[in-house]
Amino acid sequence: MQTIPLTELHARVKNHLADNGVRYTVGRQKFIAALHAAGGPRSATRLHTAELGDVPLSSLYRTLAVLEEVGILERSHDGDGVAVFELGEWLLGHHHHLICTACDLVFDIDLGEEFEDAVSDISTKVAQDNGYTMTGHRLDVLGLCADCA
Amino acid sequence: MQTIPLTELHARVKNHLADNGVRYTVGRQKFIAALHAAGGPRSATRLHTAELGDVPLSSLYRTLAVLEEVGILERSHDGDGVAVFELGEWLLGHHHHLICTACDLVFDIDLGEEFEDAVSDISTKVAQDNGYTMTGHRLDVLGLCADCA
DNA sequence: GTAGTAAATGAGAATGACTATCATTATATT
DNA sequence: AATATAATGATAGTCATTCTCATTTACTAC
Repeated sequence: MQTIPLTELHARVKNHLADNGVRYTVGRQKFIAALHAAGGPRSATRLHTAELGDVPLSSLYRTLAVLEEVGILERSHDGDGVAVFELGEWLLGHHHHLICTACDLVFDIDLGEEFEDAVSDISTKVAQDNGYTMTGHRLDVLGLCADCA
Repeated sequence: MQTIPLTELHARVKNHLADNGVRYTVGRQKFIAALHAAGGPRSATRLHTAELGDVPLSSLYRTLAVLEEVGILERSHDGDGVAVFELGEWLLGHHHHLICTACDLVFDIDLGEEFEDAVSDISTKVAQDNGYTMTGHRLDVLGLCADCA
C-alpha cells in the first residue's frame, strides 16, 4: 500500500471539505493526523483510548459522522460488529483487507493489477448473472498473522 | 445456491449437536426451521418480529450463541453493524454475498468452480506474500438489485 | 415410570456502542 | 470588531446484545 504524506492528506481533505462547505477545524485536523498514523481501520473507542484521549466521545462520533458523510471516511465493521473507519479509497487507493482471525489485526493490501482485474471481472459477471448492477466489491482474506500462526 | 431439505437439515443439526453434547430442543428446532425458511442471513430482531415472535429475545440470543459456538451458524454483520446469522457453510455450501447497497438485501451466490478457484488462488497468494496463513476468504459483491437500480 | 441431575428457558437488569439535544464556544465573513 | 453560522462538549437517551438467576424441561440411572 502506498502511503499518502500527511501534508498532502491535509491539503486534500481541506479542499474536499471546503467544496462541501465544511470547516477543517483543529479537532478535525488532529483526527485526520491520528488516523493517518494508525495505518488501518480504527474504531471510535480505540482512537479515543489510544490517540485522542482528550477528545470527548460525542465530538469524536460527530467528527466520524461528518467526515463519512462527505466521503473522507469509509465505515466498515470488525468481527464484533463495532464500526471501524479508514480514509476513503480516493485518498488511500483501492485496496482489500487481510484479516487475522485470531487477533483481529487488519492489514491493507493491494492485489496488484492482474489479480485486481480478475476479481473485478468476476464480480461484474456474477452480479449481472443475478440481475444486479455491480458498483463495487470487497475481498476479505482471512488467515493467521505471523504472530498468531 | 442449492437448498438443503428441511428434514435433512434437522437430521444433520441433530447429529452435530449430539456430537457436542448439546440438546436439540423444540425451541432450537423451531429456530432452525425459521432460518431455513428465511433463505438468507437474518438478524435476531428480524427473526423475532417476523417468524419467532413468541420466543423471548433472551432465549433467541442464547440459541444464536449456542448454535454459533458449535458451528451450526455463522455470524456476520449488516451495513449498520447489526449481527446477522445464517447456516454454516458445511450445511449450506461455500458461497459469497451479493449485497444491494440501496436496500441492504443480501443474496447468496455460488461463483462456480472456475471463478471460485481463481478467487481462492488469489487469496492464498496474497496472504503468503504478507506473511499470513490463509484460512478463508469472503467476497462481497456490491451493487444495486433489480428493484433499486 | 420415577428420582436425581444437568442443561435449557424466560424475565428482567445491566452493558456498551452509538445518537440526539442544547447551551456554549470557535470560526469565517463583513 | 460585529455578526452569523458552524463546531464543540456535556449529558441524557436509544438500541442491540449480554448477564443473572430462579424456574422449567429433558436426559440417565434405577
